[in-house]
Order: sequence, then C-alpha cells, then structure tokens
Amino acid sequence: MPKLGMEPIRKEALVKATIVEIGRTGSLDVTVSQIAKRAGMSSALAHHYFGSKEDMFLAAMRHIMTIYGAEVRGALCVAQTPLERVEAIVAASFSPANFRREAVGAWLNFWVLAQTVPQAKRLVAVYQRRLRSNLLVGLRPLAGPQAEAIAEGLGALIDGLYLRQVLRPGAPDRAAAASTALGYVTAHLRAAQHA
Amino acid sequence: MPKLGMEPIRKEALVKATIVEIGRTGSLDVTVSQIAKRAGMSSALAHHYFGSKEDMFLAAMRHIMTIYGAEVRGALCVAQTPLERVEAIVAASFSPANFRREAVGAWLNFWVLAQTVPQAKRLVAVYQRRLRSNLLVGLRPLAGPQAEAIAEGLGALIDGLYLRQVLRPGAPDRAAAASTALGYVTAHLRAAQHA
DNA sequence: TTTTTTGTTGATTGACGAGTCAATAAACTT
DNA sequence: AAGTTTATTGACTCGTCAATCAACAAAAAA
Repeated sequence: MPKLGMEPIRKEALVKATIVEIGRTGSLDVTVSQIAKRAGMSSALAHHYFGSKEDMFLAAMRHIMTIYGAEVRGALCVAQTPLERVEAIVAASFSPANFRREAVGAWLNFWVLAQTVPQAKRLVAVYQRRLRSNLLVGLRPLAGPQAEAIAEGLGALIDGLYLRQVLRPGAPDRAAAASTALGYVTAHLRAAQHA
Repeated sequence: MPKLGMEPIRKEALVKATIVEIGRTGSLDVTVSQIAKRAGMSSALAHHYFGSKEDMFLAAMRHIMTIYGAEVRGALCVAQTPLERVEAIVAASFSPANFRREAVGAWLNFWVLAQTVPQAKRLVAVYQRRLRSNLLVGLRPLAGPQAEAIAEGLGALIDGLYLRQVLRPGAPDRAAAASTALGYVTAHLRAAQHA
C-alpha cells in the first residue's frame, strides 16, 4: 500500500522514535530494530531512509537542537530588557519540551556520542556557541566585562542541571532548576553591584 | 610462570586500563580484549578476575570515586574556616588527578552507565550525597538557610564543568574551572550579605 | 500499457564480542 | 611424592546486530 510522499513522515517518526528509545534505555545501545519497531516499520526501511544508525542519531540530535533553538528564539522576541533576555533563555532551557525525561536522557547520550563522532561534536559546539552568544547579549549591558565569565558559568550550570536531572527519579522539577540557574545570575549581578 | 598473589595486581591493572580505555575511546563500547590487552593480559584472565565486563566498570567507578574522596578528605583536614572548607572541596574537584582527561571522560560514561545499572546509580548517588553534605558543613555557617540551595547549585555547576571539559580540546584548564565554581559561591555569599 | 520511481519487508550475510572451557604450568600443602 | 590451589591462555560457543539484497506492490510517467 505504498502511498507516496512517505519519506518525511517516516523520517520524522524515526527521529522521534530514536529519541524515545535512547531516553528509555538510557544509552546509545539501541538497535535499529527497536527504533524501527517503535516507529512502526521494519528495520530495513529505517536503513532505507537513513543510510546508517549514526545518521539516525545525528538527525535526532538536530531535531532536539531545533526545538531548543526555536523555543529560545520565541522567548527572546518578547523580551524587552537585558535581564528579561537572560530569563527567557533560562526559561526556554527548562521548558516542558526541552527538560522532559526523554530529551534530557538523549541529550546526555549525544554528549557521549560527540566524543567519538565529529559531526556530533560540531553540533554540540554549535549549541554551546549559540547559548553563549545569546546570553552575552543580555549580560553585557548588566555586567560589562564580567559578562563573559558569567555566561560561561551559566552555560555550565545549565548543562550540569540537565546532567543531574538524568538520574533524578520522578518528574523533572523545572521550577527548581530554573530558579537555581537564575539565582546564579542575580547573585553575580548583585555581588558585582556592591563590589 | 605463576607467581602467587597476582590477584590484586591484576585487578588494579585492569581497573586502570578500564579507565584509560573508556577515556580514550570516549564510550563504554570498549571490548574486554582491549582492556585486557592494555593491562597486559589475555581477555580470559580478565574474565577470571572480574566475572563480567560490568564488574570491571563498577570497579573502575569505585576507583575514581575513591581517589576523589581521598583528595577531598585530605584537603578538608587542613581547612580552618568554613570558607576554606568549601574552597578545599572545589580545589579537590579540579585537582590534577581528578580533572584529567581520562578521568573526566570516564566519569561522563559512568553517568550514562548509571542510567542502566542500578549499582552504578547507587555509586553516583553516594558521590552526590557526600559532596552535598561536605559542602553544607562549610556553607551553613556562611549562608544559613540558603546553604542548601547554594550547595545544590554548586554541585550541579561542578558536574557541568566536568561535562564541558569532556569536549574541550587540549589540556584541562583547572584554574579556570575552579575559579568559576568559586565565583559562584562568593557571588552568592556577597549577594546574601547585601540583600 | 509498459516502464520507472517510490515504498516496503523477510531473509541473509558477515562481523564482532562476551563469556566458557580445557589444558598447561608453577607454586604451595601434606 | 601426590594432591591442591593459583595463574594463565588459545580456542571455541553462542548470540546479537548493522547493513544488504532480492522480491513484491502500487503509484506515476512514458
């Protein structure tokens, strides 16, 4: 029953299934068959659309980063003040879509993947640069020359909160994570003011 | 040429080789043969001393955590003031032994392992609890009721700095990492003072 | 209508790797 | 000296899995 124009549908299903399976098993040791099955097709078809398992992983990474990037842009465009910009980025980082179990679990594994696969490494680098530069736009008016250091630290803190979320049982506590990240910023800003 | 009393020597060699191989390849997809070869023995012997590959991983994790714990204790026992206690913990976290490439790369992979292997999860939990409680001893006199939140954030920040180090090329910048972590603390303390 | 393109899968291949086993040897015990 | 324990490995088993292939079906193009 070959309906035409299946390619994008199949690919999207595979990408989502990849994220789910990686998040579910908590590792990159997922078989193409598992992914394909969850996406409702044979493993052969998965190989037909994506050349290799690695390609599926990379597509899944791009997908997660695309969602993240879109949310950040969306939140940024309603921000009026520099501080609101920073808050917007933090809020997006811990939004329901990004800070959900599967996504966070997958994210950790993509980090591992980046150690071996140059493509994956580049993707993570892109994420880091964008985050950093987005933060700097908001932070420079507030913290001047200290902005760089604060952005660097905040980036690491956000990643660390993701990392820790992976092992925390139960639903992600988005509010707590966001408040920790925001606390970092306000503490630095207030400390700088009274220096 | 069987000399007796080989067991502890072989086991230690295997544990170290495991860490090196995981750090080198950047993943848990290391074969027992690779590990055994690096440790200078046959894979059969590795299986003889450790029942399974998983056991080797767990032993390697314990080894890393043992070193970390020892350094923290060592640094703590010369700390006089609460702030010095916190500084000691941060310094130990980014000491040459702990913040070296292999160890950091291995650490990330152990985190992944913890998602699937309950034993590994327990070990990470132990690390987190100890870190948290060590920090609290120093932070409570300085920050009172805010100590908990600061400890939680600092823990996440340290983990995040590890995470980022994994993908950074070149030698680890221990000073920069330590100063970021310490900056987090001092900013919070100063902000609290002027609140 | 024939041909080509697109969708789809069961079966197969080929490689790799964890764990086992049998065998060998040196050291300790009695 | 005979027996036991410890050290050690090459060869083997057995399972798994990524990737390929041959074949079939339906839509579109010719």
